[in-house]
Amino acid sequence: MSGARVTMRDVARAVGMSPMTVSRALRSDSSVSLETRTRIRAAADRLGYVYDGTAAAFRTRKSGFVALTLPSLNNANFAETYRGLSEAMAGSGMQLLLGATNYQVEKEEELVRQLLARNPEALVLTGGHHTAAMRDLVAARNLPLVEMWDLPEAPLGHAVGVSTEAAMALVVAHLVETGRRRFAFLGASEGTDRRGAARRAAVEAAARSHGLPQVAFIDAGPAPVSMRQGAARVAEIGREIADHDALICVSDPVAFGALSACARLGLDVPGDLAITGFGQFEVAEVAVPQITTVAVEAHRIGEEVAGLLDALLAGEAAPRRIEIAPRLVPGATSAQA
Amino acid sequence: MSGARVTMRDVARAVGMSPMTVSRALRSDSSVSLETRTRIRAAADRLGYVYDGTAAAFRTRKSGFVALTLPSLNNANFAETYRGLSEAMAGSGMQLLLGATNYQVEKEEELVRQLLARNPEALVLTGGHHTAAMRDLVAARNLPLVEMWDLPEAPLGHAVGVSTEAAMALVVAHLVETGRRRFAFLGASEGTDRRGAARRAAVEAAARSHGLPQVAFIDAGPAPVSMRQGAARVAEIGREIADHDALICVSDPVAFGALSACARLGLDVPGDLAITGFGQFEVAEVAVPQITTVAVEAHRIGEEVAGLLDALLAGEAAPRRIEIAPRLVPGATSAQA
DNA sequence: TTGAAAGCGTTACCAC
DNA sequence: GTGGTAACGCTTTCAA
Repeated sequence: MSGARVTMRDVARAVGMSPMTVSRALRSDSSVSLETRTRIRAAADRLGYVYDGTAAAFRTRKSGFVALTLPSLNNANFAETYRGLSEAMAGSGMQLLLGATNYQVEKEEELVRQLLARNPEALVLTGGHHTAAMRDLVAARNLPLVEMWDLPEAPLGHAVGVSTEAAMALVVAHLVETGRRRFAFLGASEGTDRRGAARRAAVEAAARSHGLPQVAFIDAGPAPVSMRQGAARVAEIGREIADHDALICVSDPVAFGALSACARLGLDVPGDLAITGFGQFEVAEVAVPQITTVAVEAHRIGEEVAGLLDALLAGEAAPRRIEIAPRLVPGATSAQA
Repeated sequence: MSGARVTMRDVARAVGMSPMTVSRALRSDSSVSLETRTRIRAAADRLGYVYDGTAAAFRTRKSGFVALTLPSLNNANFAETYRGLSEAMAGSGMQLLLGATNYQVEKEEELVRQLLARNPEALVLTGGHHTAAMRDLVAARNLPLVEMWDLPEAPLGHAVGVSTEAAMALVVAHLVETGRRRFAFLGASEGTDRRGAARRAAVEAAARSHGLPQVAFIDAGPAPVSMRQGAARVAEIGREIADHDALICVSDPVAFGALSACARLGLDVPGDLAITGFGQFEVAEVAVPQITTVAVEAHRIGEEVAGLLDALLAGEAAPRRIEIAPRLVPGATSAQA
């Protein structure tokens, strides 16, 4: 192996043509005669030429990257959205550049800065809440931008997501139909989880519209909250948790934690207390009793984002807002009281 | 906002210095006076400057990428390893380029091909089983290579992982101590899950060494198998599942599925049947009864890989094999019979 | 401690 | 069909 790398210039010299023609030939540009193309190809192979994608990305300012931030990988829904997105983008020649924010907007800002350094051709963010600096950063780039999962009031660009109001209204209506009135919401501490706070606000609004009493808030600690926190908080409260007749949990894992704690307390679910979750995680279906939840087509969110990106990268610009309808999945944890 | 991007040249003009000094300042080169550095940093922020990694990669011929494959994102352990790795690499200036194989070696090969086009400076693979073409691919590149989670007999490069034999020996010994003898292993169909097959083989070997009868194999269907498959398979078998006295599951989610199915069948766990899982997933701790499992320090695997990469990128070459010790976490599903 | 010059390998844009 | 020229934004190198 000689040290110096083989470039288009070397191939050009070998065939007595210009680098420009080599560039065209290797990209199968039909304006180069077929004979020249085959000769160039042969020479390239003979010399062991390897195309330099970095140089091309530098020159064309097209990286072939789509940057993506997710709050966490360890979440069946986000993981499924990632899968949907990457599957749908497989044929496009684009690659996903992923970063995890750990549910922190400051971390998101830092991450976006790093991701932008790779010149992505589009940016996909989870959620609709960001730091001001991050908004400036992406505004300056004028990149195709998609926010997903949430449906922000004023999206930065395009949006694909679920209406939190619609989703929680389904839950509240269902609980009212099955005879509950005294609701509590179990979620992360105030100010640590925007998505959770939005769900809580939506529950409160729905409860008001049904003429129900004030919904109690049960603080499961700083986000992210999951099974462990849900279980611990309910265990701490003890049997008094059944002073409420419905416990609306911010997510299925939290609901499962609450359900387990109830089992340990000897409380009957749904007899003493109804429990609901959010997100149709596998644990909701497999738990005994099966947990009432709201299904969100996570995979489809990814697919829709991919379709949108396709259009955006092809030059389309009209802002779009794609709403994914949530669906109630009634389980045994909220069976008729 | 105008489309023209802000470069080091613009920052330099703003502070009345040369682009070269800006370059040095932004890399925290100590040869630039602290005062100049802070002034330059401030100007960069003010102008919304974003570093162009593509240009730097082009110039230095170093991509700043570490390529990484994971079987799936929707797995608490792999997600945690990713976190450990990315946190530990945060200061290094390297970026992770992630791909998911969906537990298929063919998909892994395709993915690695795509990842290599980005000229990563190192490659991290999950597992020790790969296609021949993939092995050739990486051998030709002569890249620093780390296989993690498994500890292959003949690693392609370096390895950081857990001894499956050691892990499953803990489980078997524990079940023997608590009085069980008639074991069954619940996992994915033959040939669809290497890691699972290795666990099963290790269970069989450990059982033999304890002089136990043959371990029955219960097929939960093609990989990946999780809660749903575990529950469905046990439900299908029905109360006869208790002809065994211990059900060793390939993972905690599968074990949780089995546990739920037992609850529905009216079987007492651990009275009629002991159940164990693998991986210390959150569900194992929160389930009622708590599921006996094996803890693997997933986060630490990521950290160790990061440390190894550091050394490798600094030029170290001696093949290394880092073994992470598994730990038994006894739960109520295998309490004394 | 700072700066000037020279490229890295490719492709856009014009010529011919 | 083909070629010449000029960048893209950064860092290496050498000089001050």
